[in-house]
Amino acid sequence: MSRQMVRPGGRSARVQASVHAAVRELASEVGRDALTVPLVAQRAGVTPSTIYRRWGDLQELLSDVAVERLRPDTAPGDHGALASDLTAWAEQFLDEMASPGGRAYIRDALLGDPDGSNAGQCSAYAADQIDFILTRAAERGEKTPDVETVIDRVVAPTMYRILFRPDGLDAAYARRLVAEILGLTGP
Amino acid sequence: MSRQMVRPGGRSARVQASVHAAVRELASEVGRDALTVPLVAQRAGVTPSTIYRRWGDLQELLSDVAVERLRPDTAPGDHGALASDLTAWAEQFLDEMASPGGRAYIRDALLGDPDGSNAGQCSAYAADQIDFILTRAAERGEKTPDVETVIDRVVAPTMYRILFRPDGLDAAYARRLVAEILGLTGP
DNA sequence: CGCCAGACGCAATGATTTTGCTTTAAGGTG
DNA sequence: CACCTTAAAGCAAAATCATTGCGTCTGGCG
Repeated sequence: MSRQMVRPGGRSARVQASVHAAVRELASEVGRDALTVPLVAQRAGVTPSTIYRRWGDLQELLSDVAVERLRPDTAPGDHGALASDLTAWAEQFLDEMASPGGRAYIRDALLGDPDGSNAGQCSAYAADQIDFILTRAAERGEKTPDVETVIDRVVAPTMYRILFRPDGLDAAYARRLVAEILGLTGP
Repeated sequence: MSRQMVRPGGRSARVQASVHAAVRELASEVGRDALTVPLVAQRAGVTPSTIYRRWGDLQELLSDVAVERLRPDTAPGDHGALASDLTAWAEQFLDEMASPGGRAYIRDALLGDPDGSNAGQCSAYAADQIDFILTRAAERGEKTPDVETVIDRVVAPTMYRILFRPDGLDAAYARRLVAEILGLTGP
């Protein structure tokens, strides 16, 4: 489980915010690979032992930060039809996740995550977005696949290729995945 | 790139074998999380600096060992028909990969792998196995999907769920994925 | 056989991680 | 509102780990 359930508003929350901010700042200043716990601690105005005690090690801290950054900040756009909604979402998803930064976040999220809860959280984000799109389509009266199917047929192939075969990924691939799944469910 | 291209038979090869063996032994004795470079070095009869110089850090070493262990050691079995060959392979794949040990290896392989070549290697192993099955089926005269399709529709969903949603995975899931893809390609 | 290049061992150095103890601050209680 | 309890943070010492320069050895090649 993530270390998110700290008392909100207290000193713990300030420390967490400060440490997270320090990670993000330093990652963009000196590069993700140059991060160390003492470095982050110094920037955050905190002692290293605080970080070690709260997060265990650098990987778990990075995993925490990564999950936070992988949380979608906007609801999927409304293009009037399931096909265009899902296509647009899949293209954006691929685009964000396949970028160097996105891939680093995914790896970090998977990495310092002994019990898999951070990874589960990432998956839940995607599932929520898809559910939102599908529910909206259903309210329009469109026939829709279910969330699990979209995850298996769109999200999973995308993530698999990002992680295991980073070459030759483009928006056309995402479009093709969506077209194939809708072709099955459609008319 | 993996450190496999050492001169075979020389001292380098002995060191590599010894270090790999030490990692496997210690992983099962003290647990994967308790591994440290000095510990491995001691068991392997090697100085830590040797490991640091050859592998860089513990993660890259673990990644190396993981890829080696993820290499299939046997060709996919012949059950006389594409459907049964692919189903059996998918069930075994899921079974091996979803086990606690398998998941740890996958994560290690993804982890210490700055350029993605180890992960690519893992994917290539699966692709080879699938290609073998499909080619055999084609020689029997069966109509087959192509390798990329099987990866997208069987391997990717399996791996995605292993990494991101480890719950509720069983052989039936693998069978369903295979049934769905063959239903599409078949009569 | 002797040379060369690469790989290893050794040891010193510097950085990180861990740990015991103390101090602080948040939240609850009388 | 003052007090008490407890979780979390600070501090500092000790242990462990990572890095690096240099000398030695192994194995391959002319």
